[in-house]
Amino acid sequence: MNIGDVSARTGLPAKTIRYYEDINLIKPMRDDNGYRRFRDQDVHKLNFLGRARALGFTIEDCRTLMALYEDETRASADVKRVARDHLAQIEAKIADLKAMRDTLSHLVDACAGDDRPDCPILQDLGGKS
Amino acid sequence: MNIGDVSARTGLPAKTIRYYEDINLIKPMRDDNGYRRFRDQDVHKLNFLGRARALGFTIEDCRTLMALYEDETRASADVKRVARDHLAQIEAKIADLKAMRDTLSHLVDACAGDDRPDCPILQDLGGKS
DNA sequence: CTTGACCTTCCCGTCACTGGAACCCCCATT
DNA sequence: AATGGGGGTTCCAGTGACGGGAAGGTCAAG
Repeated sequence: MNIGDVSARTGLPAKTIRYYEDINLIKPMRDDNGYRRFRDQDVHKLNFLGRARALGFTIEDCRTLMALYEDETRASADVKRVARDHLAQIEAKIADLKAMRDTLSHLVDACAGDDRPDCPILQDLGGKS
Repeated sequence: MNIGDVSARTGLPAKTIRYYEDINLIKPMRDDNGYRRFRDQDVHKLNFLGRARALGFTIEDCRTLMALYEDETRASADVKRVARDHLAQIEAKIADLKAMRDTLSHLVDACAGDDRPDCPILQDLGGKS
């Protein structure tokens, strides 16, 4: 399979697939003409990577998870730790965003949104005292 | 005031303050020795920027909001639109993260986390069929 | 006079790609 | 045989919002 087919199958842009090869996440073969030739195992890896990225794992996490995936002697505790740490980051991020949202939605609600200049949003940003 | 004092007062790193000058968000004076000299109005702007950034506004949004802040003839509707759009982005981001969190927390709960290799997290990432 | 804290500019690195240029390859049509 | 178009390739630059660190100038204190 050429990169275009793989892109269609995995949903990953060709650019992304080349990038993943660049950083040694995958190692596709090469045809005589220099084209990348992907085997089923490469496609499988790319699907794995796509799903892990969709769950927000960093590339380095993906590298770790892939290594564990391919290591038959892994301990599930190692996988769980990576996932739990990432989950904690996501929870923290959600909390940050919720705090922003709460403040912002109060301000937006308080703003008349007409053609007059008075604006509680700017008052708040300006120090509101 | 020199940059160090301003950094202490605003809580912004000196690097960030220099960066904001670089991209023309602030225009501090210069002393004869080349040091930046900050007036109260600069500090006020930096506090404004710090608060806007803390609410997650992009630098370009901050530039827009600053311009509106300084425009006495602004319409609050313009401010409100910027804030409402940003709020929508935050809501979207929260929704994305919640979806990740839900999937991930299920997987983490399902994983034994012991020294055996069986792991529902990797099964899911690998296509789980 | 020297030390050390502060300031300056400049350049590279972050993260995970994306866009674009310049070029090669293969198949089909004229 | 030439041409056109749709693949593919590499390499370089840019994204956002800074942070790290080098190399060097400035200033007050001891």
